[in-house]
Amino acid sequence: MPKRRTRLRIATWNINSVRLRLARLGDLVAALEPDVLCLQETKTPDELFPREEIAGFGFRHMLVRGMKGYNGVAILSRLPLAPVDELPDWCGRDDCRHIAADLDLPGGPLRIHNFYVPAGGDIPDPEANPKFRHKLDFVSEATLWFAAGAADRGRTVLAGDLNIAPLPEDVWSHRQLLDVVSHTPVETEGLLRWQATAGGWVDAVREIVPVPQKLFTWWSYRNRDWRRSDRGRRLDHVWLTPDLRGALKGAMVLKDARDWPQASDHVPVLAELVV
DNA sequence: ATGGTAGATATTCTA
Repeated sequence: MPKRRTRLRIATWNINSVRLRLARLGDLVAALEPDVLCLQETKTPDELFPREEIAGFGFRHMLVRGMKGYNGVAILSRLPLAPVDELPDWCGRDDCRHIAADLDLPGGPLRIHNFYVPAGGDIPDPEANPKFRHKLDFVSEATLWFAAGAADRGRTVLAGDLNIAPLPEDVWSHRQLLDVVSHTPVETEGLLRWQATAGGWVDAVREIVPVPQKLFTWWSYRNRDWRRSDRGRRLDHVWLTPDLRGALKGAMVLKDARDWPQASDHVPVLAELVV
């Protein structure tokens, strides 16, 4: 008897304040019907996380790791979640940039990592800018952790705001962004080294929307007309361990979310698996 | 070359 197969829609979204943008979660559910949603920049201490309202959207299971004012990650789910304990304290900061959970599915357990990589400030020089140093160190530590076997169990999804656009087609102008934080060679090479761990993570969205198509998930608040200027970057990612490559059935970027009332500067990204 | 916007917080930081 073959085991029953499950359709699983996994989304990631940098919500930029879960309390301010709570109503937009309802829009996201209506548009994408995710079973699991990874949030970044919740900017909310755990005791103030709007659990009841989120349960009202159908996510009865949630894991949160937040702090006052900055950062913060959460995994919301329609299916029961088991927390993954003993995650690394990245760069020794305890700053709420990573959370992980296990889903118990008919085909076996599936692990989900949700990351919020430091943005890195404005100056792409680790000597002059401690925030850029922190970003590079964070990516290096994550690379070492996965290279040491953290995802060797397989059936693992890594989602989040990685704050790096790795490919030339992931930014509006490769040439003009080569010295802009998020697309400098030291960052893109670092992210691709991270992606090469765990047997080679599958970039789910690029499987479905391959290069040379341009694809962005973030547009700055500082552009007068974001859609017309279209100066975007692909900072938000969903990666799969290679054993899930055949399970990938679809993926998309919800670009229209950038026009929602009081929009986040990031839009949701979805991957659909049959596992 | 510059400054543009947004959110949380508190008179500035982070993105």
